[in-house]
Amino acid sequence: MTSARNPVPDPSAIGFAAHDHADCVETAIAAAEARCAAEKLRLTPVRRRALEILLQEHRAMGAYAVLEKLNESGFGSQPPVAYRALDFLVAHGFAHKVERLNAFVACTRPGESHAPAFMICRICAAVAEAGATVAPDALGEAAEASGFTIERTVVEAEGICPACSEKADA
Amino acid sequence: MTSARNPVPDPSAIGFAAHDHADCVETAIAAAEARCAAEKLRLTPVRRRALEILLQEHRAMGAYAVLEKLNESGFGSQPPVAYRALDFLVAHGFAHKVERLNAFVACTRPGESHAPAFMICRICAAVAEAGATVAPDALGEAAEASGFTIERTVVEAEGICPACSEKADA
DNA sequence: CGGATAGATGATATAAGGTAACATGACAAG
DNA sequence: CTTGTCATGTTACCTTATATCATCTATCCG
Ligand SMILES: [Zn+2]
Ligand SMILES: [Zn+2]
Ligand SMILES: [Zn+2]
Ligand SMILES: [Zn+2]
Repeated sequence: MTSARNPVPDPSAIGFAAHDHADCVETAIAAAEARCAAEKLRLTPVRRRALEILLQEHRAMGAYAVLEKLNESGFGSQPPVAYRALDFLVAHGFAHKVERLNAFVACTRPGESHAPAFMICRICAAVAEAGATVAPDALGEAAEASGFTIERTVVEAEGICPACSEKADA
Repeated sequence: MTSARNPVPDPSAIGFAAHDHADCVETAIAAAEARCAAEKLRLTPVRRRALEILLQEHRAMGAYAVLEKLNESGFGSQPPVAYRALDFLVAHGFAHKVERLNAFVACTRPGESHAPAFMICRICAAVAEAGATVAPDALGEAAEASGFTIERTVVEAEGICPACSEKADA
C-alpha cells in the first residue's frame, strides 16, 4: 500500500478529537469480553488480539496490516487468519469494514446496535464513526416501494477532516 | 431516461422491474454523446464501448469483466484500459462504482447531478440505483459539528431483491 | 473415560482487484 | 511542422480476498 493511497492519520485523532486512548482500548476490550460471555460468543486469542490491534491503532487498517501485527503476536501469517478474525469482529459488531478503503476499524459504539456511518478524510485517511445512527429515510421508502428488503446499510462520507482542513488554510 | 418527478420513484427506474432494455441502452448512449458534446468531453471509442457494455449487461460488473468485453471488441487487454475508461465514466457521472462489490454500474439517472444510492441483492447481486438523492441529514449534522467537510457520500443498502424474495417464499 | 461433533486454526494455493511507469499515437494550437 | 496535451497500449507489480484441505480443541453425551 503506497502512502498516497493509505496515508497514516494522526492516531490521536479518532472522531477527529483527542481522547484517553489507553482507557478507550481497555474499556472496549472489557466490554467485548463481557458481551461475548453473555452471548456465548468465543472471543478466542486471535480474535481478541485482532480487536486489540484495531483499538490500539485507532484507525482503519487493511486486513494485511492486521495480519502482520497478529503474526508479530505469534499467530499465523496467512491471510485467512486475519480475515477470519476480522469477519468475526464485524459479524458481531465489534468492528466495521470501511468499504471505501477496503479496511477495518474498531467500533466506537460497541454494544449499541447500530448501522454505522463513517466520515473518511481523503487526505490523511482518518476515519470517524458518526455518533448517531444515520439511516437515510428516503432510501427505506424507495426500498419498500420496489419490494427490496434492506438488511444492512453502508453510509460513508468522503471529505476533509478538521485537521487537514486547518493545514490547508495555513 | 427520467427527469424531475414526484417523490415516489418510478419502479422501472429502480432496476428490479422489467423495462425496454434495447431502448434504455440507446437512450443512455445518446444522452451521453449529447452531454459530452455539450461539455467538450471526449467520449472516445473505448469509453463509449465501456459505457455500452455496462448498459447492455445492466448489472454491476467488475473492472476485469468489463476489460474482457472491451478486449473482445478489439481494445487492449490490460487492466489500465478498463480502469481508465471506467474512471472517466465515473468521474463524469455516466457510471458509478459500487464500493460494496468493487464493481461498476451504468448510471440510471444520467444528467441529473446526484449522490447515488444503491440497493444490492446479496443473493443474486442485482443492483438498483435509488430514484431520489438520498442524503442522510443526520450525517451532515454530525459532520458539521465535528468540522468535517463532506465532498461525496456513499450509500449502499444490502438485502434481498423482490425476485429473490419470491423465490425464497416458494 | 472415550468417541462423536462442531467450531476454530493453520497452511497452501490461487483468484480478483488495482496502480505505477513508460512508450506510442492522435490531434489541435501556434 | 513543431509543440503540448491528452488518450491508449503494455509491462510489471502490488494489494485484497477466498477456496480448500488438514489439524486441532473444546464440548457433549453415553
Ligand atoms: Zn460502530
Ligand atoms: Zn485528514
Ligand atoms: Zn446515478
Ligand atoms: Zn436478488
